[in-house]
Amino acid sequence: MSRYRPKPELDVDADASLNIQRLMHRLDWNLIRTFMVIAAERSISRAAARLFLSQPAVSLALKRLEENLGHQLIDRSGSKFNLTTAGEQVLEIAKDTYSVLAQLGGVSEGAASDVSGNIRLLVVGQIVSPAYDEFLSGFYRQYPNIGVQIETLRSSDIVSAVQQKTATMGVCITKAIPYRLDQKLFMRQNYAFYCGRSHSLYGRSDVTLEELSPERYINFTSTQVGDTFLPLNLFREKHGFTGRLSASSDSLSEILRLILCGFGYGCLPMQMAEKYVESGDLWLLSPDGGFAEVDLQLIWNPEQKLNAAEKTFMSELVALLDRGDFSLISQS
DNA sequence: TGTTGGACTGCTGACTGGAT
DNA sequence: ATCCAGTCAGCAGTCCAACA
Repeated sequence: MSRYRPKPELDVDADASLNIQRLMHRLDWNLIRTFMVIAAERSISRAAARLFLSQPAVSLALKRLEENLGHQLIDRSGSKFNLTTAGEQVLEIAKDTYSVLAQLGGVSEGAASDVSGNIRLLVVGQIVSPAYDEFLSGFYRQYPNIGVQIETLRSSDIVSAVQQKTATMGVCITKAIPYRLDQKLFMRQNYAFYCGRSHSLYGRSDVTLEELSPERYINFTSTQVGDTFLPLNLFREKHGFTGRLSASSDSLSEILRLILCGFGYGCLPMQMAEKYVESGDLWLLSPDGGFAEVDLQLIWNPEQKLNAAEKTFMSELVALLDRGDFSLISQS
């Protein structure tokens, strides 16, 4: 005899409100999150990889959600992978729900008259800018009750998170405006090639492309979005470089470390490398055309419901960018 | 009140089948 | 041949009524 409390039998004659109550009671919110990732990735396998789960686990989660809701959410017959009408509706509701739930983090006690709450800002790589630091510093002095959570992610993941309304704003590398998002030029970073003290080209001011071509290099791995690559990759492809990859990282700090440790040459924002060049730890390699500009875009979702903290942060940052007196732009 | 053990849930790896 | 989604068996963790 089972000791487990039996589930109430389904009552096919129950009224709608009872069904809704039952659904709310049983619904696992993790299934909603899984569905949002599946919809964003348009693939169960890719969603599984992103959620660090196996493909069957995600497939079964989707199946459970569809059974709970009583509707097929994704038409996955054959090679097709399209949201059904019910799937589109559930996705919209899920996005709005997550947007509201994200504001729970902004609940705080006291100081009702002050703006308070939390901001979740996603950035690609490392933003090196005294002006940006100055803005954050001033913002904190003015709004000490606002908490700022900054996470480093790949550009593609930043776009996805902002589309799903799970982050306030993002700073990423993207040329085309992502679907349903607004964007504004946040910062133009100038990149150049550098090597460390132990590198054979250290101290050489007349390095040619032919000399640089066979050298081992360090690659930045996290900024791929569609056809957008960091300048090192573009430059290497353009000039047919032959050197082997010696190391890679998705962190600019680690790229810097690898260059300093002599793993090869690599591409860094000039602002970031400046003090290391002055101290003699880095050497600027400047073959013809060995410089590139990368635009960092500020993106946000205009359909997202923001808390007071998020509204304040966004309006102040966008206003600064609009006025054009924000020296985040075109620094070198 | 703490422990036990059956039922349940959700995961994984292995495998299968369809589409390209 | 390869990719992707679904199915299945087995496993581990959790829940909770029953019991000492």
